[in-house]
Amino acid sequence: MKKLSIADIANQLNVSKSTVSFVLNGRAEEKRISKELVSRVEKFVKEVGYSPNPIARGLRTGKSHIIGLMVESISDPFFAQIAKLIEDRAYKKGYRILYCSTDNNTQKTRDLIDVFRERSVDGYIISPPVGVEKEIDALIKAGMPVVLFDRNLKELEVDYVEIDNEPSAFNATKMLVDQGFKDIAFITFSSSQSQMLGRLAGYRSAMSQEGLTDNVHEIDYNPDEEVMIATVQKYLSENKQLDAVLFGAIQAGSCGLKAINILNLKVPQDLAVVSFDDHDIFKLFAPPVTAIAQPIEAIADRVISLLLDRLEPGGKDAGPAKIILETELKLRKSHLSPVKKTIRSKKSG
Amino acid sequence: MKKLSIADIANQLNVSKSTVSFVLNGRAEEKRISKELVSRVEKFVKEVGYSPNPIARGLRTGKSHIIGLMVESISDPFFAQIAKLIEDRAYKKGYRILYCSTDNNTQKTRDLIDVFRERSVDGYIISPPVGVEKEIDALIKAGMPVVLFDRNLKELEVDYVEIDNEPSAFNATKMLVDQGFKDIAFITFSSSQSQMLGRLAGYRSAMSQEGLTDNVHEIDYNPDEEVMIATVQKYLSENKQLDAVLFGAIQAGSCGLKAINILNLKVPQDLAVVSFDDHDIFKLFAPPVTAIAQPIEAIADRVISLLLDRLEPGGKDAGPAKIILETELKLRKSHLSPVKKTIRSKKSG
DNA sequence: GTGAAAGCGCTAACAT
DNA sequence: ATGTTAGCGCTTTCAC
Repeated sequence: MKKLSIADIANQLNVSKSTVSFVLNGRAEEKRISKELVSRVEKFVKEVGYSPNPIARGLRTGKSHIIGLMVESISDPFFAQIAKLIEDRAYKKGYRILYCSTDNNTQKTRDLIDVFRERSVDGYIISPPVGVEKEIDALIKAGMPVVLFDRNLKELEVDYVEIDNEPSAFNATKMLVDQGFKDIAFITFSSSQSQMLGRLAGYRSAMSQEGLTDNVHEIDYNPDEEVMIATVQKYLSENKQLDAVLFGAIQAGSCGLKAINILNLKVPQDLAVVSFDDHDIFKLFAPPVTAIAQPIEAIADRVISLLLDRLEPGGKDAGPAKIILETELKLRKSHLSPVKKTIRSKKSG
Repeated sequence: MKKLSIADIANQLNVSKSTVSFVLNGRAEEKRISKELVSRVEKFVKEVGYSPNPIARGLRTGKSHIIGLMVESISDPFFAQIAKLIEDRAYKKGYRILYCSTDNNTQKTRDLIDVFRERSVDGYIISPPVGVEKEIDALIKAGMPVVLFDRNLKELEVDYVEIDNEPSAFNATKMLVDQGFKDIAFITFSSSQSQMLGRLAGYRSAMSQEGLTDNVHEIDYNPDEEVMIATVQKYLSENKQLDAVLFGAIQAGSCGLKAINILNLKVPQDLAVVSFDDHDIFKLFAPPVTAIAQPIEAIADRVISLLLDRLEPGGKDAGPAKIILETELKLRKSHLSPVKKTIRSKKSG
């Protein structure tokens, strides 16, 4: 059973291909095709279950109805969740998702952009590594809809949605200070991405404003988690004066908690903990870890809305939307001052 | 700057399109095109950065160099990790991934298969919901490479890779019995998928073999996690005789641990715990949770290898590969008999 | 050894 | 109002 083509439909209906095409593309009215013919075509098409070949259509129109999604790694729970939410919305609008992980590799990302362009994806959703400014700029200049998220590329006139990294880190640090902690470390993955720079800046400005000296420990990414845990462990044992730590992202938090367990440190008595991102590991840790939660649904929602807007024929052509969403500090127990805790009832938190 | 076509290349080189095409497709030798011409073409193509339009190529050849990946939900960490590993291998071979989440919805999955077929993906990787046997069979009959994983569809002659669910559940249950537990519950999401049926069967047969009565609690999926946690909580409080529980999957385990925390149950003193799947939440829980770990890398590796094999021109045409991988029981502390624990030193586990 | 030309399935400009 | 036809960019048969 060979797949039907538009020619088959036209033949069997004794009309021309263009007539069928117009009907199928909702241009019947515009082309003043009789109601009667329209419904005859529609009925037949439905009957035989014909649907146009998207590849042929794509070749002709240059449109693919595919959205290219590029994230650091699809295995990262944050990106995986975003991907699912984006997929759901896109699917309902008839768009499919082609995804690729950048692994934060600039060259790979450049190649990926090429791949996507060759396949003429209709729009791009990207959490970019640094260094692809030129390529993304070219995309935008060429009129392609592009939405960046999680981090942005400064000086690029492009839609993006991110969170208020600096104030979030600032407030969390400040909160730790208010709890009475003084030797607060910031442990994070080394990165020059905008979101990480923002978090670091927020931490630093809170510390300096309080007249405290900062302690930053950067973890180099290593495929073997054990070695990353070991470096945190080493840092923690060599800096026993530390009474609190802010983790810059979930991966850092995850390594950190494992190191803390290995060192048998009591949280928050020996070391108070707050981490960026929220996740089950923080909810289930004992004690539950106070976390700076990103509004995942809102991020995904804004990203896909922005893209869909630009994709629509009458799409808005306004200047780039720069959306900054707020995080929520989920107060649990890992940030509580041991002193205050004693004063308060045991039910506190 | 318009994109170059093969015609442009041919014109500028003063040769015909077919010559260029042959060179590009490695058929120069076969067509006895002079070495000299070949290198002239190759050099020029590289110089101007030309690469063939995959859409046009796809229209002509029916091949897309795209693999369709359908999982229950890309946001599920298990599937997200598999997706990443599959992507890496596929990417190196020049294949891209189009993904879609089935949400375990049979009708959606049927539609998805149609979508993928229309886009002429070259191969399918599917963790199928029940009820799509017919569609998948049609795919195979049509000669499409298909690999199923995580669950299989009985009576289908298709490649699949799964784990030894029944023995895994059997052994874990048995181990709990050996630790001295008698009232062991099996808490899982209600499902008629093969992997879940296998786990249930393994648990049941271990219990009956020991002359113990089984206690199965099925959680109905609900988008609001709170309500799922509440049902587990209710079940646990209404069955205080329970001294151990085996969770059928990570989602069940995650809900379960939260319920356990709310009820303030001590693990394993009040309730011993073992869960299918392994994850950071189990490593970081206090005490660390004994888990039945799936060999994620091996699963992804076998899946993509199987597909790539069938995709290769001289690909093997053997009968369906039915691959069953072993799980690893990660012994931590949540399964330990409180009695034995007292006898042993505190360092046990 | 190389080139001309057909055709994959579709859309859309142009006729009528 | 509807039909004819020229491509979109590529592969591949067939002729030279």
